[in-house]
Amino acid sequence: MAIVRNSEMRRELTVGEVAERSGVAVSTLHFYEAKGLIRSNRSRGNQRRYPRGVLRRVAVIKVAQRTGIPLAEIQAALSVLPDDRPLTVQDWARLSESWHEQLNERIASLMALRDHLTSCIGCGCLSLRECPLRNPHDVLSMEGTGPRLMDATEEDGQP
Amino acid sequence: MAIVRNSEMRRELTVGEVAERSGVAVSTLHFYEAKGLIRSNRSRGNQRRYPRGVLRRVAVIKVAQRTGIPLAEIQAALSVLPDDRPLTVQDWARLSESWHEQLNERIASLMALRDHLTSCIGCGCLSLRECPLRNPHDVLSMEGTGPRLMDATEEDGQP
DNA sequence: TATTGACCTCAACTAATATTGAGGTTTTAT
DNA sequence: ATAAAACCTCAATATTAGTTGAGGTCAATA
Repeated sequence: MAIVRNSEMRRELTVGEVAERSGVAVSTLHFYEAKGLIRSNRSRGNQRRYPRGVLRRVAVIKVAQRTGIPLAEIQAALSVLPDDRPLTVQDWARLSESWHEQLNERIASLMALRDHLTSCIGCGCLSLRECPLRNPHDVLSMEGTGPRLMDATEEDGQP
Repeated sequence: MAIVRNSEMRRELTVGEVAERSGVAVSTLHFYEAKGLIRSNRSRGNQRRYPRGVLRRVAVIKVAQRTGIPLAEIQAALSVLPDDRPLTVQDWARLSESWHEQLNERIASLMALRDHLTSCIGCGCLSLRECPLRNPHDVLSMEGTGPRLMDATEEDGQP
């Protein structure tokens, strides 16, 4: 019956069920709860009972983590979501948009690094001298000013 | 005089000098040494003295870290470099090539994630159902099978 | 109802990547 | 020669993201 199936579908989930369906360990769910990333209701016997929305929430956490965002930031982002009403398209869209920006920045940064690596494979020097990505102070600054190749007879540009 | 400048240039560096010129803390250099990422000679009084090659080595470590490679892996990669002779173009090129691969993989993975995020911003669902990136088990599997939008009246596809 | 599997809390532990501090020594500059 | 700055070792601490275990309780099934 629809009614039975419906109420079955709406049943709150135990921590084990959430763990299995979301692919994270029970201990991780405890941990996330302690960090304020998810919340639970409790059964009469003090066991956790999760509304199904927690599955999406955990999935979002995992996606955000893959973009390199630390849990504290994810927590902060999730904490602005309304607590009192079901979440809307706009709620999730705002979240994913803000992370999309950060993700793009990370990608751009890694691509710059890669391109630099590429352009320097030929000389093997990783361009420590003029590299904008990697030359914090004056590494190799005592070399001559022109570009130069290195071979087995020199190391760090010291003839 | 050239001879004096030369010997001055070739002087081994103290840990403080390396720290300043490479942009990492003295304690980090100690740490890298303990982890086998760099080595030092010692003065009569047991202080570290570094050949200038350490600057390149540290720079390479930092670049590799930015690509997301853990220190242990960097250590392993560096450990195959010859210890007995100055390093050549080929030595560094081999290193950077192997990391270039990994970097490309990371970039590709993040781009896939970003594109997925993008394609799902419209519906706000992050595509938890069919997402190849994020759907470890059967999250939301009790929903109907067709694509659907969510609005404020539903959460996790539960009407 | 009895038992077994799932759950509870709390504390301790892991691993990576360092930083900080205590207590003592070396080097450099005056 | 001496004082200051830099260095040494070793142990402890910090942070992030969890995992493991002890000791005890709850809930579903035979």
